[in-house]
Amino acid sequence: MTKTPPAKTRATGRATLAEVAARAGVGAMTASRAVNQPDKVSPELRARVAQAVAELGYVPNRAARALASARSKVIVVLVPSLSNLVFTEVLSGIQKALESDGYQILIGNTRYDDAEEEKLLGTYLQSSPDGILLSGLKHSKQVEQMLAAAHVPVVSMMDLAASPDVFSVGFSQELAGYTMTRYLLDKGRKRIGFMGAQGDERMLKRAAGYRRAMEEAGLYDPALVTMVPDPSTIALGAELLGRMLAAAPDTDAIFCCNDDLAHGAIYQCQRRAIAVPRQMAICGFNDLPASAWMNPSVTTIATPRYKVGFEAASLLRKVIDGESPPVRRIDLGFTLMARESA
Amino acid sequence: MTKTPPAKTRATGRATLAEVAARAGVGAMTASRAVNQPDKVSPELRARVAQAVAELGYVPNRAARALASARSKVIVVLVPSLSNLVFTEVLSGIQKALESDGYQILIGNTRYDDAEEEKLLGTYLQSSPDGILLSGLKHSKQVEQMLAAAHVPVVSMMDLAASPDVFSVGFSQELAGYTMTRYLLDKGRKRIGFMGAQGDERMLKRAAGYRRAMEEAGLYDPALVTMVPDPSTIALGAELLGRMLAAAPDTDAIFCCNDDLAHGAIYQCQRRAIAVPRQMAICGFNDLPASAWMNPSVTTIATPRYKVGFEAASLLRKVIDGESPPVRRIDLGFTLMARESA
DNA sequence: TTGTAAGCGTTATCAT
DNA sequence: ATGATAACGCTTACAA
Repeated sequence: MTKTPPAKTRATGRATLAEVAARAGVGAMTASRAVNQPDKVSPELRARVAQAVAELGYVPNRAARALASARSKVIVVLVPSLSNLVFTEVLSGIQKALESDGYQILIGNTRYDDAEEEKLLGTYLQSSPDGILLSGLKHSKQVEQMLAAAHVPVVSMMDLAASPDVFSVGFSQELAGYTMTRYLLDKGRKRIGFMGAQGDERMLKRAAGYRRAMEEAGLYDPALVTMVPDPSTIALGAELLGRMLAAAPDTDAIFCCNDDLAHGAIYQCQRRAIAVPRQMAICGFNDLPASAWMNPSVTTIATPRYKVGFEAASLLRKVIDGESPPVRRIDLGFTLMARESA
Repeated sequence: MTKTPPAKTRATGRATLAEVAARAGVGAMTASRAVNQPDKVSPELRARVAQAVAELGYVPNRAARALASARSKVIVVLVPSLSNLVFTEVLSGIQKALESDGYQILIGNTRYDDAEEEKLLGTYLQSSPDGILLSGLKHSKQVEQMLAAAHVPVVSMMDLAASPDVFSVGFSQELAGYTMTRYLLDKGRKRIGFMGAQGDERMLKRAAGYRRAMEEAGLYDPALVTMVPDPSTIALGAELLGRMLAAAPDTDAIFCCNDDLAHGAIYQCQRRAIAVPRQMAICGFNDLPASAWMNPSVTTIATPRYKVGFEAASLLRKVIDGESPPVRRIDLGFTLMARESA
């Protein structure tokens, strides 16, 4: 009683290029060219091959192609989250930039975790990617080593590299944090709190921008800063508002490191009958769709994430194709959206 | 002046299994086994191979493995959207179920578009997936054909198949729509509107459930139904509220086919000073995080999407492994979350 | 423009 | 338990 049926050497069962070639009465190479570089084959043979392909339902085998050509046409993309619209929009931009060239995108969700990133990279490196897109600039030693050993072009997204040798596409997270804080200061707020979560690189840089602005104004006070490592959610924003007020009851504004936190903080203010923005100005970061629609609408920083993805992928493609792009660091900027909440 | 440097036959530059074997002083097959089935190799040789692997920084070549073994260890997942938390959570469940077995997940975003789905499937089939996870039950003829020709196990997610032969994991969208409408009826609402967008399969089934409940109550009225093909967003919800009231000013409740629409409708009510739920009850579908936190909080249907992903992937794995699961259709149910908005 | 031969890195198969 | 050999399906390199 055998479990596996004694199929001989049926392999994949799919038609192969050799079979297509045989059916079309041409050599294997001609069939290959007819499929991949139609211009290099005479119209007549091209048609014959096309017909054989159709009749046999031929589907190219990527593994074989990759093995023979040493080009996988695979791009690995590592993002810290998929539940965050920010990164799904980055992905959209990447897809758009790459869709025309037969690239296959391998998406890895690192969950803001270094160990996970290492694991994913290790796995994905087995697919011999032609290029890699990373979120952020800071990575573990392990990851840096793997990247160096892999000899694969890498472009970093969302932030700007300090070194001009590194490929990076994004905007200055620090400057964005500074800008938002200045806005609040210019509105006359004094006791401006910073609410951060997730403890990731970008949040820390926004916090650094906040601190710089506050120190310049002579108003920096550690009691105003609430940072936790938990994933940022609406629920957490609601909770942190409570902690914030407990630590510094005279807080008159809060810069939330992202919109989820800001939404939660605002909902919580509503429940506690704290008027926003009169008693408490609240602003966020990223400009999620809800921010424009909530009541009150939310002041926030709009970030060009679709474009980040698109430009990063475009840049990567150039590097893969052997071009030496003159600009290795692309600043896409950001926009402060002044609305009702602050 | 050649563009490509005249590198001889450098291929990938990566260490190969043969090199590992040579360094360890064993045959290629032993090295292969030491890597993949350590138990089948003597401890001594296993250690020697392990050391060689470490020294050479050996990374297995998936393409070669797939080609030689006729098993790609690739699972294709097609979802209609990535910007919708529903599907990213489905993905999380899938990842969780598959992470331990070296599977690689190829994610395709069909954007609720048949042509896009065909294109993606065609591309991904080139990777010889061992299995496929699809969203929904309804697919174009093209897609059905490709699937049939590919001879690859398929599991459908999010809805329940009519035929017991089809593998499906989810819950009854129709029943969920019916249940929510009954809830509104039981609350005494008479002029209950249905607001739908995206024109996809699941929305239509929820609408069917709505209609069944309304007809049973003798209250069905086409004027109460607003359906548009546009992607559902908060902004659209706000707009559709206006259309709804224009078409049927006496509407006293709205069943929105998803939470985004519901949120938009509620925000718009707030702007128009329409009291929710007193003048207008509004409910959604999916239970996004904001629904529990908004003011008013939103009555909605909580759906087990993480579990759908997990169970679907688990089922698929069983099928791939040649088991014949007794249950081909798994109903994970749903939960009505009664909150403030309706 | 077309075809031939060789090999990409790995594993299945069958010996030993 | 270990290893030699032959594929896997395709493309590169070179000839014709």
